[in-house]
Amino acid sequence: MERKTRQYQAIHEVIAQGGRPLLSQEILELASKAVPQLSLATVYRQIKSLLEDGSIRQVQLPGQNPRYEIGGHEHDHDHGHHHYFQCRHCEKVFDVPTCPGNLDKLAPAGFMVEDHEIILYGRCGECADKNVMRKH
Amino acid sequence: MERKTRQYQAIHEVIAQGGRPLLSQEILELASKAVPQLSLATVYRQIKSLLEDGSIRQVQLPGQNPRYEIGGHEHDHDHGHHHYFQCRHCEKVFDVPTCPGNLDKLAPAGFMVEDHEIILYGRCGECADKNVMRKH
DNA sequence: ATGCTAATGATACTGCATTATCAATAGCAA
DNA sequence: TTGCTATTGATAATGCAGTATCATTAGCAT
Repeated sequence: MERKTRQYQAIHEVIAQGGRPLLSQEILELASKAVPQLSLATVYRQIKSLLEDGSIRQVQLPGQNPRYEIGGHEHDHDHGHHHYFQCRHCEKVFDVPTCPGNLDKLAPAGFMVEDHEIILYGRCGECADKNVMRKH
Repeated sequence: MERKTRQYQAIHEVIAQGGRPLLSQEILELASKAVPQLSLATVYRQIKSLLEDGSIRQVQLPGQNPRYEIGGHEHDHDHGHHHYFQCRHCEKVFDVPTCPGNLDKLAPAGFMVEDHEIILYGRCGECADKNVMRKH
């Protein structure tokens, strides 16, 4: 992929402006606004090459399809190290820029902790008020 | 599933004694020691019914097939709430009985945190010493 | 403006985990 | 021990995310 096609621009734009990790399906839907006839095959092709050149990174949540967000693997130290929050109502995933820090002590003795992943679940700002469970 | 077949016993035993979450493949391999001709289809069938009656629980790690360990969903409060450690060398997953506690403050303002999941990655006790990367 | 060829759209195909099918087997109640 | 039928083993089928195919389209260098 070296040509700046409308499809490439639309897909890159959607991921860059998304503000949160997106599923391939979401990328297709959002980018289709700019390129109506956009094919899912093209979305997968662009995701692949964007991953390869480090423009985007893959975000995996347990039991779910991969999502993609802007920013490479951040090889350099902890720069870019962050976590995720998933809303149980709208299912969207958000970045959590903070990190509680070292969790080495959680592991059993003799275990060597090299990295960790934290996923928060709950209600996002938009979904926090609506559809609140009735007291009865 | 109501009959105590040799297959049921072998599969339940393997999960109960495993001490860590096991993949369906691992369950097949381990239970095959007791029931050599054991079929993967039977493993899946037993997993399904053990999940339904709450004897075992499913453990999902990002981008990996589900694992299973003894113990139900632990509906009652935090009883049973714990996390996981995966060894990057032998790929095994271990339970981490401890929990750093409340992580609500990590989420953006307005977000309602209901639960969290922590996964540690590194070297387990057995793999900590062997195959150590040379300094040069 | 033209031509080369990368990229696309539509769709067929692959890989793989899990499920369904069905004849044969084996718990278990009587 | 017998008989009923749940369970099993072997394997075909399914579901689905992602990839390959290929004729057509459209960047972009000239």
